[in-house]
Amino acid sequence: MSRTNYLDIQSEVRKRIQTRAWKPGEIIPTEVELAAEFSCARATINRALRELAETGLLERRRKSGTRVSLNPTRKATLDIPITRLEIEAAGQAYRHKVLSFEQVGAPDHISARMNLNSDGQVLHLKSLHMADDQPFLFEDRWVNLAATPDIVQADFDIISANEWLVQNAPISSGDITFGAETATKFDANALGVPVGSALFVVNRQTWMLIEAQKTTVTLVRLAYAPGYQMTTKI
Amino acid sequence: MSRTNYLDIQSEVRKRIQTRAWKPGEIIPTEVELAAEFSCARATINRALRELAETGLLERRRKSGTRVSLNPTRKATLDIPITRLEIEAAGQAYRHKVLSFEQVGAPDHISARMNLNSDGQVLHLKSLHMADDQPFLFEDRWVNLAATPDIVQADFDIISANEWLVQNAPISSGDITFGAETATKFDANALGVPVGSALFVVNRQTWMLIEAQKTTVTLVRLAYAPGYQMTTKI
DNA sequence: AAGTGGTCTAGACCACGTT
DNA sequence: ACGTGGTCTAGACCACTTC
Repeated sequence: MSRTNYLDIQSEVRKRIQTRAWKPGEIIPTEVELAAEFSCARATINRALRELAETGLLERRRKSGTRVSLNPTRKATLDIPITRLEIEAAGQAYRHKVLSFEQVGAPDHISARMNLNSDGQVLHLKSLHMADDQPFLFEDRWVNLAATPDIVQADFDIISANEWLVQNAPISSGDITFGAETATKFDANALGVPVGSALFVVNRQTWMLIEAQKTTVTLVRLAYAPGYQMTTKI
Repeated sequence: MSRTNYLDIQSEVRKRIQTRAWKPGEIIPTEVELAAEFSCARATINRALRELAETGLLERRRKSGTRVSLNPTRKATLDIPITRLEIEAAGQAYRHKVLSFEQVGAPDHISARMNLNSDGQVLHLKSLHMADDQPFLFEDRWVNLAATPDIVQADFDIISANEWLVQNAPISSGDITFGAETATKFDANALGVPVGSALFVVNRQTWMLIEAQKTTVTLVRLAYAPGYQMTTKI
């Protein structure tokens, strides 16, 4: 291996595991030993192995060394695109329609989940995203006005709430949950499908740090039209 | 910042983006400039920025530099654990039951998807995974015997097919698809739920490189009992 | 106490894309 | 042609874990 680099080393490591030269559960040589074998710097080995460990294939501990995972928990990376871009990437025309829009005091079950003060004001927004004028996604969103007061000036007929938030409140962290639900009357009506259809549903909650406080920015439920699938590679 | 490291730098970069000191779409300083500002090596800046780019927050191009993503496609990392470990991690007792098991010539729709020869032999295996004796997951799997001939010796009453494959055919790459489907008669019967229930369904196809050929190892459909959710953080 | 990975440094050359 | 990120090197010190 004359022109070594960390990708070549990763391939070689994968190959050794696949051919069972290195078996699940076994310790593999140390970084120093591998650097000698591949005639490269330890930093190069480190990067190769560190990334493989991030995908779950290897497990590394100081002092004990690096071993092949016995039960590799595969790490799959999902892209969570902006709906408009997802639709446009499929060559379809994007349109969205605001179904309802109101500023209210947060109802209890929402204010509890968003961890708001009792008088917390929120925007409650329901909208429908369409691809080639077919319903694609029904969105039910709550936005914490204390976190992003500027959002009242946004024109949601032009830019979707998600897109506004992505551009104006970046770097939030959050939870995402994926599941299947049967379409409620509201879902069915918005998406134009029978009540009881199986819908792919994503629930997302995002936070920002405001004065070192983890503050909920938005809570959203996304119900996709039947047939929607998310795809990834491992 | 006396004790700089790449995590501190990442925090600082996130902070500058969040406070809009660096705005979406803008070019940020070069690695050399940031290394001077933080009094650290360029390699440290490189690692900090490279990882932020991997999460979708920054976009980097040679010559043009690094800019804050305008429409950050969020990258979420999903853990795909072995079902047994997932159930045991929830404090429940894992059990699984083989519902059917046969070695057959692959039917056309399967051999096409698996890209098999016309006489390709496959294992067709249906099994039910249970948590505390409640149906948890109904698995319908096809295994390419040409890729993993040893699997015929596995005792699936003891080890699940997935677990056997993970330990004996590691490093496969694959596609994963997530969606919602209504329960078929088979699903409903296996999981003990009404026909038409909304099920979270995962389809997975995995390959191995065999003599430089991308060979399908297994094709599996996983139908989870109603209520199942996948969760991740971003 | 000692071994292993985790990170950093200062410098170098290269690959890619823009100009 | 040239500026930027991508990667590598050789060496160093440190943090964590096991012995």
